[in-house]
Amino acid sequence: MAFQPNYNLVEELTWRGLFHQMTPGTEELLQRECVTGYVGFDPTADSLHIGNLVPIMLLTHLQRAGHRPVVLVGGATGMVGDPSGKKAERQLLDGDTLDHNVRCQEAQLRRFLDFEYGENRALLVNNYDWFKNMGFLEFIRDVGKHVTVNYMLAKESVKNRIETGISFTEFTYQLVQGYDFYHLYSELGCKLQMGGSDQWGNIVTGTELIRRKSGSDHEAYALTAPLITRADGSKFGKSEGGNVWLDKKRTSPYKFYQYWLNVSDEDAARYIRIFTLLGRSEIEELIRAHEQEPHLRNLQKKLAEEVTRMIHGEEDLQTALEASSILFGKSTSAELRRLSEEDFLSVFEGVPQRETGDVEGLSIVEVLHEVSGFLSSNGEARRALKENSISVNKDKVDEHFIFSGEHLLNGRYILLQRGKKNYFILKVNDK
RNA sequence: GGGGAGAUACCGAAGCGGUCAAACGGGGCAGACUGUAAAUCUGUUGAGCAAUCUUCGUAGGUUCGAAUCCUGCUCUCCCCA
Repeated sequence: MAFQPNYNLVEELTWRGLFHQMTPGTEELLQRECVTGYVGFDPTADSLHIGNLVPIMLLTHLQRAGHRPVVLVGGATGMVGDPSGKKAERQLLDGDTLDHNVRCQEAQLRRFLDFEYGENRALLVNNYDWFKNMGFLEFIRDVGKHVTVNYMLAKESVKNRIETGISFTEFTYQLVQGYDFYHLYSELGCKLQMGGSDQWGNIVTGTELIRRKSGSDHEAYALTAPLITRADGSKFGKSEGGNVWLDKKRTSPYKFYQYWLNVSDEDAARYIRIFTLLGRSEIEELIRAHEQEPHLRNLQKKLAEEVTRMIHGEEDLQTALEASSILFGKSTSAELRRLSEEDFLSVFEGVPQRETGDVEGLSIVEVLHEVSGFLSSNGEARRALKENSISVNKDKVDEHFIFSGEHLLNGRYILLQRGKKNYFILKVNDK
């Protein structure tokens, strides 16, 4: 029985804004047979961040279309360092860190695809497994011989570094990644590698290597997604606090939700196609509704909701929603006081906290700086008070405010706030 | 090797013996407006309640007094060879 994809992957990726370029024949291949395709992840940190969501979505769509996704974690490539997009040589990570990062990323990646059922269930591999026993001589004979230095030098990632310098290690990177593709091609029949557009050069080295090592009737394909941008030109995936991570220990579900909720109208319309699996007509309807009533920000809400649910699950989403409504709704001191200790803590999870002794009789200035460390000097505390930007338990306060027992929530917490978005919790211990 | 210019707060950039905690712009933070947006407007942006203290590459010196003058050192840039 002939293979029939569930849908045309290239068309799907194109309308979603996930398609940048591909090698000739890729679309035909995907329409013709069940294709095994892979994406590699670099273990530079012990958590993925939302920038990695793009290649993850590529794999998700690949699987949904009926093809077989392979997730590759770069235990070996991580030891080398990809020069793509880097202005300078990278710091090598030590083995233990790398190992830890690989494990953590594996756990995260396993959640996005179906590894259990069906002909096209996903597979997770680590390139360290096939590189750990390969010797240097073997590598330069079996791999290096097939690629000319001239070819390697022509890559953007290398060219950009010729002036400033590039180590032999990073120069070799493309061969290591290229060999991955060859290995997966021979072992698993993997014919497609996908990735961000910055990976094009590395991927094509792989397709070349396959052609040269296996013969011209052996074809391998490449498909890349565009670089995700933000309408205002700043870098996607960064917030004030740095990267937006998938690990909730690094970026709380609340902050994660907030990141998406705060994207601009223009970005929301693009991101909802890229980062959610909502259907085309539903998305078009949402965008149309949003254009009618942009102030409701239903597009951002839907986007934030969908992505947060996908990454953190329903329960954490609900907490994030609740936290958002308390923090940004017209909530008052009275409402705060109605929260149980448990709810209070979950709403404010991720908000900086400090424990302290009794605060009875202390002035607001002392508490803002010396006691809590929330603001960096007494002068700054006074200034903020003068700006009318400080609230205690959601009530604006002035410079003469003095704490007493009645300001404790649940008998032990004080919620400090500067402006709209900066919170701090003081946990008062019994004396 | 020769000649010149420079190093100022988060960044850029004025200041060139006292009135300089240091103009101005950007950025940050806050307030108003708003859609937890953008744009705009306003305030603020070393510490201290204050007296005052610490800050202008670095180490010394001159002076009643230095970011401002002198000397050594470090670094950066430009021109000539």
